Amino acid sequence: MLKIMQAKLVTLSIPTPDGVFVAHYSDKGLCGLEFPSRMKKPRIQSDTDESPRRVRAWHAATVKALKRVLSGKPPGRLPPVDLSSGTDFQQRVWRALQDISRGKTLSYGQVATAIGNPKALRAVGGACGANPIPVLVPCHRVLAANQRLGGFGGGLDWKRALLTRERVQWS
DNA sequence: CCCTAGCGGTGCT
DNA sequence: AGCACCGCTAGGG
Repeated sequence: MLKIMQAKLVTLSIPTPDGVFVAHYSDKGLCGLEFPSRMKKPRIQSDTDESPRRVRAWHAATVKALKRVLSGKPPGRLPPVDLSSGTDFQQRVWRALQDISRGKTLSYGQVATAIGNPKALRAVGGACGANPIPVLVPCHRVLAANQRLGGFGGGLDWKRALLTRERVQWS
């Protein structure tokens, strides 16, 4: 019998000019990123000794990549990304999102077509909303048809800000 | 602008 | 199994 064991997560904070993001790491890599929140802070193992050297290396890459994207630049090198929390469908969507480069956008329908399931365009919206690693897995680059903004789980202000910094226009 | 029908994945009962 | 969500879209007032 295969037991599902929740691998221990390491949680580290990322101070930026936009606020303090929070990153989660599994044993496979970066598995979550949270937007800054004014609510109570999660428990952070901020101390360097606490986290394995490997995680610290991943985190350094995350911090760098995040700051670059927040300033409208390409992310550069990413840490390993662990998307295994998602269903097969979600993972296919999230992987497709990773191929949208800075300054480019796709519609929900185009993402659906890209993963070979063109009629699942509505479900693509759901998968984007469930993206565990916003910003670095760039779900903000998915717009509604006819270049309209569409939605954003992290709040539309964030979507507008990220797109603006990438010089993307919408209608 | 509004409405409506059709659509697929997900999570709840 | 059923059912109600949805970050959707195309078509028609």
